[in-house]
Amino acid sequence: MQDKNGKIRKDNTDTRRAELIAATLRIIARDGVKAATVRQITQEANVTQGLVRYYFQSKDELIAAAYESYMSGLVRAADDASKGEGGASERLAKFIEASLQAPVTGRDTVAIWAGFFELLLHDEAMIASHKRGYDSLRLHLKSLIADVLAEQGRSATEAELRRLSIAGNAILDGLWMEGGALPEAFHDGELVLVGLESFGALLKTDLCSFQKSLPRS
Amino acid sequence: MQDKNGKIRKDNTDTRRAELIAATLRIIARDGVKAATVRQITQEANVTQGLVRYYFQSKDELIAAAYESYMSGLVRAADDASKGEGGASERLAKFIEASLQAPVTGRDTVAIWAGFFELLLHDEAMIASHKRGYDSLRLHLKSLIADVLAEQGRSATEAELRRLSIAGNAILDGLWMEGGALPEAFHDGELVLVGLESFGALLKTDLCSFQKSLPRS
DNA sequence: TATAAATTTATACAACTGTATTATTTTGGG
DNA sequence: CCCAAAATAATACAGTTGTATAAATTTATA
Repeated sequence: MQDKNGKIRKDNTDTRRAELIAATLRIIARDGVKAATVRQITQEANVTQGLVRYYFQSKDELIAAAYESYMSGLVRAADDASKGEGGASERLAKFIEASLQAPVTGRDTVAIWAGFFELLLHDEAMIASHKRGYDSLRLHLKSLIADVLAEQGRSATEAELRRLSIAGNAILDGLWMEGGALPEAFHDGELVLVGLESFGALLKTDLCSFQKSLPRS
Repeated sequence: MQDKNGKIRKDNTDTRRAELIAATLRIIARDGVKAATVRQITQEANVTQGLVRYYFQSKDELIAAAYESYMSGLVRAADDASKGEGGASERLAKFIEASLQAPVTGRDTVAIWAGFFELLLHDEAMIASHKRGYDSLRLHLKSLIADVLAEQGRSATEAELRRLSIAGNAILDGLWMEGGALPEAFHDGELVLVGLESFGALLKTDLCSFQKSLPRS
């Protein structure tokens, strides 16, 4: 793509845009938002810096597009993880596993998230986008939890469900973040095990039996 | 302090240093790390910009000092919260409450944390400092949990204690972060209630009875 | 009060930022 | 093959950054 012969140049519009976004995310993951300058991004994407103005009205627009791309990837990953055909408990377990394993949990993903989180706290426009993504993930988790309770013939008020989904989301967020910030502080599979145990305690059911590869306890 | 008569100027060394650090934290909380420039910081502290070079070898050193100050404040707050004379369960409940209420949970505290988190992910020196603070908080929580179990005559292996403390810490981190990022998404006391319920489920005991002001469920 | 040290302030500068402008190359239909 | 339009690239510029340096002020001691 980066060659100077320039043979493959047809219908590059979407490709180039996506490349710029991907390069932005790569730099934020590797070196942080501070390093995500127009020059660094275009260099990473093997294009010249004028290009960013051709595809985006401003750098802020590129950053916003990168955030949207990142966030929708997370939401999609969450959907995929729990779309299997198993029972409710198994689907929840899969969702938890996927949330606490690579590539969702991983230094890069967490580093990108950290960069955007710092940005959105001080940006009204981004905070709305964040709220949408957060609500989407929490409501997804909420319906998974509701399914598990229904599967076991148990009932819960809407308020209880809400609190369970908030707590569950907090567990995933917290473990995910710690795993990303201090990857070497946890051994393989430990975060998944803690996540399954904690959700099990929260919902008073067993989820650990669904774990694929049990680590040595 | 900022008057031009300059009467009170004795032994200002520590004061000025602390003022610069406080100004740094205020700006990071309000406008993010990007806004924390030497000029903004010194203006916020009502001094000229040369001063920062007198007290700190570089801006990075000021940032690092601000992080240390912030982190030690968090650790101290955690210690204070659970140093009462009640039983183990009550002390744990107090710790949870304190962790999920102002001033620990609050936009400013979370915003400062977010700024530093983004920085430390890409800074070897800061990540060591972070690990120390994180370990300190988690070990504190671990001993609180151990006390609760001991109080009830229950036993737990070291590995179980470790996982419980990781999970508990994740719950606090997750709730704390969500409360800071989306303060209006939760009503008063909701985060504390979720925290107490979740820890109760995790430890298979009741902690909600210790909550001071019960919100309407 | 006189004076040297400590503290505070002002100015200068090179490097880097986002963006605007201009030039070059590539593409597709006649 | 030609040529307007689309796509890509190169250069210029004003503003901001961290920091270095020099000047001014305050403090403590004799």
